Amino acid sequence: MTTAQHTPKLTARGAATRTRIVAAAADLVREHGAAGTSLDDVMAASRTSKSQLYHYFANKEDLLRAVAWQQTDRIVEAQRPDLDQLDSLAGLRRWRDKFVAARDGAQNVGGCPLGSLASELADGDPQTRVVLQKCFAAWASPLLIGLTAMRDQGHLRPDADPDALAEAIMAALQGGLLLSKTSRSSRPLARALDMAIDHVASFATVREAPVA
Amino acid sequence: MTTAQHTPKLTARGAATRTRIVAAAADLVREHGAAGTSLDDVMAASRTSKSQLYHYFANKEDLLRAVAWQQTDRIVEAQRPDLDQLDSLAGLRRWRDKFVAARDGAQNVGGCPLGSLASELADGDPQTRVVLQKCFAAWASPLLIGLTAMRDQGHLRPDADPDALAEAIMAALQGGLLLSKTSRSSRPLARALDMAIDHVASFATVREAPVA
DNA sequence: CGAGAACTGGACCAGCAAGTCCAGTTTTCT
DNA sequence: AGAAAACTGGACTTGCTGGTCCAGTTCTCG
Repeated sequence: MTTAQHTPKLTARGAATRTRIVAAAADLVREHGAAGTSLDDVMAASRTSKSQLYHYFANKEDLLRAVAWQQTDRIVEAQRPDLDQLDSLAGLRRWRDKFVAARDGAQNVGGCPLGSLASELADGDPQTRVVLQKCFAAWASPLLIGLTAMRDQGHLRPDADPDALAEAIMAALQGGLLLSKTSRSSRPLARALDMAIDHVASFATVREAPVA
Repeated sequence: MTTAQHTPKLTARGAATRTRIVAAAADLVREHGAAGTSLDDVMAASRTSKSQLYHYFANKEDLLRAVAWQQTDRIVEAQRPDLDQLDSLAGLRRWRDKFVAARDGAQNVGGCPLGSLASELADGDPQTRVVLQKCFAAWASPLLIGLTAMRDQGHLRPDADPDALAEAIMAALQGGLLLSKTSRSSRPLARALDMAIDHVASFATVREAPVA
């Protein structure tokens, strides 16, 4: 996807430095949250100085917007190729399984890097809120594409609304991740995603038994 | 519910002060988040001093735990009596409608006071995590009761798992609130809750048309 | 009534936060 | 080459943070 946005005039070295900053900040923010990450931390982790931070970003909020894009890129990247094969119930279930397994692999510590960021920043700067919104949309895009394909190929009834389905799945995903992080168990996430996929299945033209 | 926990020896005045502190802190945290609320802010809003804060609470984290209980109490209280009549699909839909309307009434600003707190604190102090977990359980309890009643009365098939259903609904709720807060629209919340209720309906013994 | 506990006020501290500033180096481009 | 622009280092400022401390007041209860 390469979700870059503003690039005044970057030399190779400058680009590398900027990348280094964003990568380090993304790691720290994922682990400690936006408020819990200081610019000094970012400096140390990226081996840069204050002036470099302020050379590439207007302020902390600006850096956090870049981090949001970065987290989105990472998420989408990590879920390929499954994310590109969400055009069948089997594909959805495969994706679900991988997702749940990945959370278990991380001991269900830390929720969604993007969801946490949204929870923390969506009520602040409007500019940031819009970025977060676009990040969610970017993530949901493959879902939307898959569902639309399913409907167009006649696997879903014509009255199925891919947009509504994708949004509901994302909600189940985010809520499931939040509860999973709180209870340190993948169960809420698994149940939420099962519900969401069953919901899609309820629009299928070919009946089949639910997962449960 | 009255979810109090530790009370060493409180006089009437002391209890009043403590209550004042928690109420003020809850307001501030709902609006600015836990990290965005300083003890000085709490002091000013509750007309107390540092020594009072530290007289009633061991530290900030301790105060935040009290705030979590308080938010839970407020949420549950605000949703009565609908929360006590979740023993039918009609009851669930009534609750859904009120909830969505309330979010619209608040211009969809600010997510779930409990959800935001969980997102921010669940990865920190384990003691706090457990409190958050219990808060979610307390909130979900009426849901669980209603669903269990529905099954016991034969309105849901015997293989319906009230616990799983309640958890999935809570996930949809939290995820819907997060996306709604990010997009400043109640649509994601509405879609998520519709999905969740349709999911419950899919276990109903008496068939009926879905909402959509 | 009187002693001890509950309660209160606010000065104070050490550390850390974001953001500013300037002097110096490296790269680019003509 | 040489000027402009991109880039870097880090000291410094200002304000706020959670937390400590102590001196004083009010309440409870035998």
